[in-house]
Parts: sequence; C-alpha cells; structure tokens
Amino acid sequence: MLYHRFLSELTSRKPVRTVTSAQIADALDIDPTQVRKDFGAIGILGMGRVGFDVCEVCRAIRVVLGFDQNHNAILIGTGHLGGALLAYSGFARYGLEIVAAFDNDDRRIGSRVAGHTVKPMRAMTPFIKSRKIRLAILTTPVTVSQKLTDRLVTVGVKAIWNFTPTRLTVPPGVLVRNEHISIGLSEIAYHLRH
Amino acid sequence: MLYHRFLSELTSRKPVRTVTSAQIADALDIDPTQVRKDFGAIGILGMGRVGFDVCEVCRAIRVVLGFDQNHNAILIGTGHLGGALLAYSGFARYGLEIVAAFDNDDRRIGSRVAGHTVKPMRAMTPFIKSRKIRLAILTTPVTVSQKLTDRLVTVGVKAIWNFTPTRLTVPPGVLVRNEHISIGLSEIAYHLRH
DNA sequence: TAGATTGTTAATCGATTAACAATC
DNA sequence: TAGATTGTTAATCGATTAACAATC
Repeated sequence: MLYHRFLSELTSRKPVRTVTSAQIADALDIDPTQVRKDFGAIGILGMGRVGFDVCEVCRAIRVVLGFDQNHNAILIGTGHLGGALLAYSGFARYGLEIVAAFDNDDRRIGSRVAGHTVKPMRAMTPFIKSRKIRLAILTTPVTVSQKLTDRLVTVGVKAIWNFTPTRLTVPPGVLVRNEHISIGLSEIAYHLRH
Repeated sequence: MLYHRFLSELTSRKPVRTVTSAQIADALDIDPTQVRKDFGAIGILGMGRVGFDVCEVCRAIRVVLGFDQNHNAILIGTGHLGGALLAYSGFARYGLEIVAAFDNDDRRIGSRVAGHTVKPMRAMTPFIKSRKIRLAILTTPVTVSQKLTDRLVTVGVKAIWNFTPTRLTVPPGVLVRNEHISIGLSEIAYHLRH
C-alpha cells in the first residue's frame, strides 16, 4: 500500500523506469531486504544491477490490493460526512464507484448531493438485490448502524465500510472496516502531550 | 485504545465495577496475558480473584492517550470534508476543540459552517501565534497542502492531522498523522476479491 | 570483466503465548 | 480455607535484519 503510493508519487515527478530496493527503503525508512521480501511474496522479481521495473511493480500491487477490479457500492446516510464521501473524486482510482445514496430524512430524499439523487431507505433492499451490491458505506447516526448492518447482511452485502463510531457485529464471512477518527486522534494527543 | 472503547461500551450497557482480563481478551479476541501486560505497562494493578476496576482502567488509559488534556486546533479548508469535521460533535470527548476554521475561497470566507465563522487565510498566522495553536487539521486541496504545512510549522504548529492524500514532509519533532482513505479501501477491495 | 543489486539462507530481535507461584 | 485471577518468568513464534553467493 505504502509502496504503491510512493511509486506513483515517484513516477508523477519524473518518468523513471526502475527503482532499487535501497531507494524505496530509504524513502520509506525501512530495510531494503524487507522490500525485496515483500516484492518476492507477490511474485515480482527484480533485475540484478538495475532493480525493479516501476510499472510492473505498480501493476502487481494493484492486482494484489484488488484495485484492478471495479466494485459498486451504496452509501447510506447523506449527512456531512456522507456528502463529503459522495463528492470525493478519488475513489475511481481504486476501482470503487458509489452507485446510489440512501437516507431516511424526508428533507433529503429526492435532493441531489454531488450528482446523486438521494433515494429513500425503502428502496435500498430491492436496489441491493437487483444490482448485486456487495459493499455498503455507513455514514448514519450510531443509533441505527447495527440494525442497518443486520439488514444489509441478510440481503447479501459482504463488506461494510463503517464511518460511525460503533463496533458492529456481523456473521463470519462479512468484513467490517472501521474508520474511527479517535484512533488517529489518540496518536496526536499522545504526541502533543510529549 | 481498543480497550477504552470496549470498556466504555461495557459500562454504558450496564454498570459493572470490575472486569477480568479473560473477559476483555474474549471480547477483543486476544490473549488474556496480553491484557495484563498492557495494563501493567501503564501502571494499573488488578486485584486477585476479582480482576480490574473498570473506572480506574478507563481513567488511566485516557491519561496515557492524552485525552485528559484539552487541545485547541484550527481547521484549514472548509470544503465537504472540512465541514463534516466541524460539524462532528464527538471530538470534545477526546479533549479536542476546533477553535477556528480558515479558507482561501472568497465565497466561503465570512460564512458560517457548523457554528464557526470561516476566517480568511491571512488571519491564520496571527491567530496561531496569539492562541499558541499546536495542532492543525488539513482538509485542503492537495496542491496547497505541502506549502501550507511549511507555513504552519514555522509558526509553531507541532502536529498536523492530514486528511489530504499527500505525504507531507516535516522537520523532526513535528507529527503528521495521515488519514488516507485508500488504506481502508484496500482492505475492503482485498476482501471482496476473496 | 567489474560492480552493483538481487534472492535467499542464517541470525537476531521483539512480541506473543504458555506456565505457575503469589494473592485476595 | 478453596478457588479464581493476578503478575511474572520462561518458551515459543514470527517478523525484521544481516550476510553473502548468484546474477545481470
């Protein structure tokens, strides 16, 4: 992941063909052996004396991370954070497309947010089924997130990107990725405390 | 961090006095010895036969994480994401208060966002100096984030909470915490790919 | 060829887990 | 007292680092 970011930054600055493990290790402050091990693990072989082909590495990492496949997602909860995510244009780069946004609030339903017409909650289940949606982004109030999760799971959603500060319980086979702000905050608070 | 969240959830459900390391370990799916080690490391001693005092543990964790101290922060960039963060009411719980919001856009300057009047960028440096701000939250376009960071650092900011998808370079002693969406996204994409 | 960089095996380091006497 | 849970020491495991022959 960090490799991918570093390599895209590298190529965006000036077009380079190859990098050595030492260069990467220096920039990312890790051990060069580590880099070679990691690359080897995903089946990339370097070339003696010149290093690794940047394009080849990038491509392989994208495949491993799953960014080469396109995923359709729905977003639930069009408040501040939901709106910010809908407006974010960087998802396409990683193969993610938000294809619909849902909300419970009558004042929001039917309005347009960042190019999406907000749909009512009752339209959610049929939508998931017909479009075979497997990923849902949760930006709702905490009070409804667990109930909603249960509903999503029963209609076939396989991954939930949880932006609400709740720990969700799901059956095995379903992934919950928590994006909880307080983890980052704790690191900062710790640093500021000296 | 995870401990803290688990314990607050536990007490919010029903008021319990003590927990055993085994209970915590079960819930968080780790080894009970690990729990005792961690607690020991921050100076918390359990009681034989009954376990640990919940309140005492929570308090100690908050101190370690720095949540007991209050920090004033400024936010720069009042777009979608900036607005969402300004509207988020959960920061107070962790001792963080956003005391001012800045933007470059004339249409936004002077407008009110979630109770804050957006200030122009030229007011930023004097504000930081007079209020001795040590933390800045960055929700600007990527094009200006590094330049802005340099300015912030020279006027005394010690920590930057970076929500822009750029790797920032800072002098030693300054912390950058990156909140990059693509890390979470890669985990999800990986799972959906099976 | 000479030299730089790789892939891989061996050694080190740290963190996680197991075991158990001490304690309330 | 008896039993459960702790703190801590020892053992295991994995991951990181070092070393070096093979390679372009």
